[in-house]
Amino acid sequence: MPGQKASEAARRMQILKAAYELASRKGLDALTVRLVAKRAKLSPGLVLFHFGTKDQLITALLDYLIETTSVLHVTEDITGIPAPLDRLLVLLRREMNRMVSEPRLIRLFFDFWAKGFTHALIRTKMQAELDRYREAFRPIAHEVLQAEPERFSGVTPEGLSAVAVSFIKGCAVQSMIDPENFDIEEYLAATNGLLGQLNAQTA
Amino acid sequence: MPGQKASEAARRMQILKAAYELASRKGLDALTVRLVAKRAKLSPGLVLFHFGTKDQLITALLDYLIETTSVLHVTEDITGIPAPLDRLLVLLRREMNRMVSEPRLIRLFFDFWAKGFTHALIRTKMQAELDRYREAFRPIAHEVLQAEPERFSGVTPEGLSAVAVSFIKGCAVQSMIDPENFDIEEYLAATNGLLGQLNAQTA
DNA sequence: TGCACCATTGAACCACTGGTCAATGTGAAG
DNA sequence: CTTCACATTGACCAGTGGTTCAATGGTGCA
Repeated sequence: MPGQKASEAARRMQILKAAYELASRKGLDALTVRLVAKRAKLSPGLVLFHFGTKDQLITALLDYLIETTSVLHVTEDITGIPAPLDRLLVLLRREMNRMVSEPRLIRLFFDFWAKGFTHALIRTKMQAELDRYREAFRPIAHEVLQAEPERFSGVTPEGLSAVAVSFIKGCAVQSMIDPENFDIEEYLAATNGLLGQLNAQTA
Repeated sequence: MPGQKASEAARRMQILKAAYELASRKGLDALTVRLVAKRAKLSPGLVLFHFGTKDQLITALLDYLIETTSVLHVTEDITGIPAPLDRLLVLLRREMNRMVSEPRLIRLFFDFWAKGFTHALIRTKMQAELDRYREAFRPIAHEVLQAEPERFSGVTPEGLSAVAVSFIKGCAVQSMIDPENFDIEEYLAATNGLLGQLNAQTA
């Protein structure tokens, strides 16, 4: 029975949510127009009516993910920490916790990365997202370098933030592949060692 | 014209190579029995005759990748380096170079990781591979900890090697997504800073 | 109230995929 | 040379997925 009209935006969101549920659980490959429609309790035709094509649906899903996911939140409790190196470490810890606490989200990003290899538009969007993420680290990296210039001679803020991002992405990979053996505390202990002795920090 | 017989092993290898060519370029999703057959200049039926099912072909491809790819080669020129921390850094550099020089291979591993999320057997194999890789780092990590016990207090060899692996995987992600902006030298400079001042090393 | 627009439906279309299998020719053994 | 096991072929089948579209009936406006 055709009916049950809804606003454009609401319908799109309803479909996107269904797509997210599916993709984050079963992977991007398992995403079919029919399954999305079923999950959203709509007809398959309607999904394409609103998104045009499956490919555009996937692109829209990525956009949705990127805006939804708070990219990197540097809150006051972090900016309040006196020592720059401490700040960086606390931030690292928080981001690692986020990775582990939202495995499905990370998993989906993973799929998008892989798809980006062959899909130009997705690749562009992922690169932009990565740039933003790295950029968010730069101020803190800059402060770290200023605090200990002799230690990090020749290191640029860009380089240091890139390494931080790299480390976090690596943790994401590790935690996804081997969740049981992934121990954040051990990671942070080792990181502490790498970054030098620091005061004990909580949360 | 049915003919052109070949030995079991040779045929399997011929098919696997074709599968690798395809998968590493176009992704695992793009791998179809027909395409593999076409690339290997064989009939589709023969592919399944030798591998039973597409899934087994993919599994065999992963096995092939894992044995082929020299997991982690700690050569003499590395064991000859006196300072343990230097050794670790040189090893990191080599592995990062490997990541960047074989993007297609890394890309394929990436696909397998993603697939492992839903495919139990693949996940198991990937975990085992990851364990081996991490294990290869452990001796050096152990030496590093022995050399500077006070600096890495509370850090286990397992933890340190896990972090090293994590870092490399992170670099792999970064280099895959954004190859142009990926600068190994800058990375290593920052890593140097993180690990403390070290003598300049080459290669 | 009636009308016209359009969101909505679901069946149908078509391309393609994994898998099966009877037919076929090749190479080696006797 | 004959024979026979079997690697090899390609047509075929059933299933699936993206996409199209004629039909339908709410919904808001006149």
